[in-house]
Amino acid sequence: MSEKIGGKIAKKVEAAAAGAARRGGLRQGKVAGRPGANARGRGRPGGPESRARLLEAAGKLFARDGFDAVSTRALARAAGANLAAITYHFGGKQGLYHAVLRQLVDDTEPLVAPVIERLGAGVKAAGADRKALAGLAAWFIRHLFTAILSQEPIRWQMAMVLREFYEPSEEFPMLLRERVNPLHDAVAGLVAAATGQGARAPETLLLTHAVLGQCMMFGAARTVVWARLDWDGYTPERVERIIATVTPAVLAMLGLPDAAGTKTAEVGG
Amino acid sequence: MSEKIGGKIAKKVEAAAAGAARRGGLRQGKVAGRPGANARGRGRPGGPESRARLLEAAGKLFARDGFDAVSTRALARAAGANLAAITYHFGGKQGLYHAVLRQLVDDTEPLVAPVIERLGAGVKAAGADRKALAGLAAWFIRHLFTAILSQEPIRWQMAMVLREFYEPSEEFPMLLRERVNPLHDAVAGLVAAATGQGARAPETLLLTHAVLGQCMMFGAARTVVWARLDWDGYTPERVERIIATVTPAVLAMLGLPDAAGTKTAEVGG
DNA sequence: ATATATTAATCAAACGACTGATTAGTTCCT
DNA sequence: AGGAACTAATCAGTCGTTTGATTAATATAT
Repeated sequence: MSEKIGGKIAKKVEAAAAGAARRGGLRQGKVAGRPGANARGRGRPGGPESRARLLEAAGKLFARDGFDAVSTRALARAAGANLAAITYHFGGKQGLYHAVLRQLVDDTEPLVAPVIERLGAGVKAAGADRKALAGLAAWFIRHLFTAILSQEPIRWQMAMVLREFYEPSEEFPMLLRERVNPLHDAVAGLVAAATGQGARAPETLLLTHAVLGQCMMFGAARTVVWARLDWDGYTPERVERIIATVTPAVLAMLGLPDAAGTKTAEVGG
Repeated sequence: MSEKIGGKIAKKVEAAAAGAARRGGLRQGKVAGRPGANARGRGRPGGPESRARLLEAAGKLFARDGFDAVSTRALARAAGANLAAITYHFGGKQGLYHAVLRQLVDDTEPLVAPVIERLGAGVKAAGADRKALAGLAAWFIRHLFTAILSQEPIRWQMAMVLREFYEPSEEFPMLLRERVNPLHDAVAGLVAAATGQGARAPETLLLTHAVLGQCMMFGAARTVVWARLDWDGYTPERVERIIATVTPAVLAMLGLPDAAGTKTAEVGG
C-alpha cells in the first residue's frame, strides 16, 4: 500500500530528464558503454541551462505544494536537471527558494511599476473629481483580477506570495518591502483620496487591506468560489462576472459614484 | 486538467493489518523493574489518554505549520505520547489529520449553529426594514471578527480551515459541506435581502464571498496587516478598530444604511 | 471471592524508504 | 591549464510506520 511514492507530487512532470538513467554504473568507467544517451546532458552546454529550468520548475512546484512538500529530487526531475545542480547553483534547497522569490520580485517589477505610477498619477489628476477616482478604482480592480485570476505566469506567483503571507519565511521581509509596501501605498493613496483621510491613517490602511484582501480571496480560496458557484475553474467570462460584481461593491466601500458609465479605458494616459 | 482537489492525501487509513513479516528480532532486555518515571504512563490507564492529547496538540501544529511540515515525532513529543500511539489511535498521520478536522467541525457546531439561526431569523424579521438589516449585518461582522481574531480556540481552527481552502486535502469536501456551505448560505440570505437579488444568484454568492473574504483576510494575511500598521499582534482595541472600519464598508457594499446609531445589541431576539 | 482470559493502551526499538547535501569525476569551452 | 557546467554515486540523517512486548482494566469462570 505504498501507493504514495511522492505523496501529492505524484504527477509526472514532463519528460526532460532522459530515461537513460542506467544504474549500477561506475564511477570512472570512462566512456563506459554509453557515451551519452542524451547528447546534451553532460559537460558544459554553454550556459546556465539547468539553472533557469530549475528556477522555473521550482516556482510552480513551491507555489503549488509548499516548501516542505517538494523534495529536491522532485525539483531536479521537474527541471530535467541533476540533483547536485541545486546545491551548485543555489547553495541548496533553501537558496533555490530564495532565488525563486527573488526572481519573482524582479519579474513582476515591470508589471507592478506602471500600475503604481498610474495610480499615483491618476489620483493627482483626479483631484476632487470623484467620477474620475471611481474610474481609476474600477480600472485597478479589473487589472488586479485579470492578473491574479487569468494571467498565466502571475497565477503561481500570486499563490507563492499568498503562501508567504500566511506562513512567512525568511524571505517575507524582502517581499513586503519590495512588492507589498509599494503597491499597498499606491492603493492607500487612492483610498485616502476617496475617503478624505490621510494616506497613512490606520483607517486608510485597514480599508486598503480590506479592498485588496477581498480581491485576493478569489484567488486564495478559489476552491470555495468554484464549489459555491458550481464552477470547474475560472474562465474569462467568469472573471468578468466577478469584476462586474465586485467593482460596484468596492466603489460603494470607498463612497465613490458607480462607474457604470465610466468605462475603464478612459483613465490615465 | 483537474486542479487536483484531493491532492495530497491519498491513502487508506486502516490500522492493524498485521503484516506478519517477521523482521529482524531484537532484544530489549527488560532489565529494570523500572515502571517508568511516569507512573501511569504504561498499560491501560483507564481510557484514551494520549488520544485526546494528540488531537489537541496536532490541531495547533497542523494549523501552524501545515501537514507536511509536522513530523509524527514532533506530534508525539508535543502531545507527550508515544510515536506508535498515532498509528494505534488514528491509523497514521493522515488519520490524525482527518480526526483533527473532524473534531474541529464537531467542536464548532454549537458556535456556528446559533449564528446561522440568528441570521435566518433576523432576515425574516427585518423584512423590508433596511435599518434592521444593517444592524444584523453589523452584528454578524462583529461576531465574525471577534471569533477569528480574538477567541483563543477558534484561532488555530480558522487557520486550519483557511489552509484547507488554499490547499485542499481529502477532507475539504467534508469541511465544505458541513461548515462552509451552511454559513455561506446564511450570509447569502442576508446579502440577498440587502441587494434584492435571489439567494442563489451568482451575484449574491460572489458578493457573499467578497464580504466573508475580506474579513478572513485579516486573519489569513495578519502578518501583512501587522506590518502595515506597525502592530505586534491583535489586541481587543485593535480588533475594535478593524470592526469600526470594516463594518461601514460592508454596509456600503450591501447598500444598507450605516448602522452608527443602530447598536449591535438590539438585533434578533 | 478468587483465578483466569481478554481487551485496550502504551512502550522501546527497529524498518525501509526517502530526505537534503556532498563527493569525486567527466566533459566542454576558453 | 583552468574553470564552468554537469553527472552518478553516496552520505548521514529523518520520515511515517510497524513490530513484539508490557501493563492495566475488565469480563468470565469457578
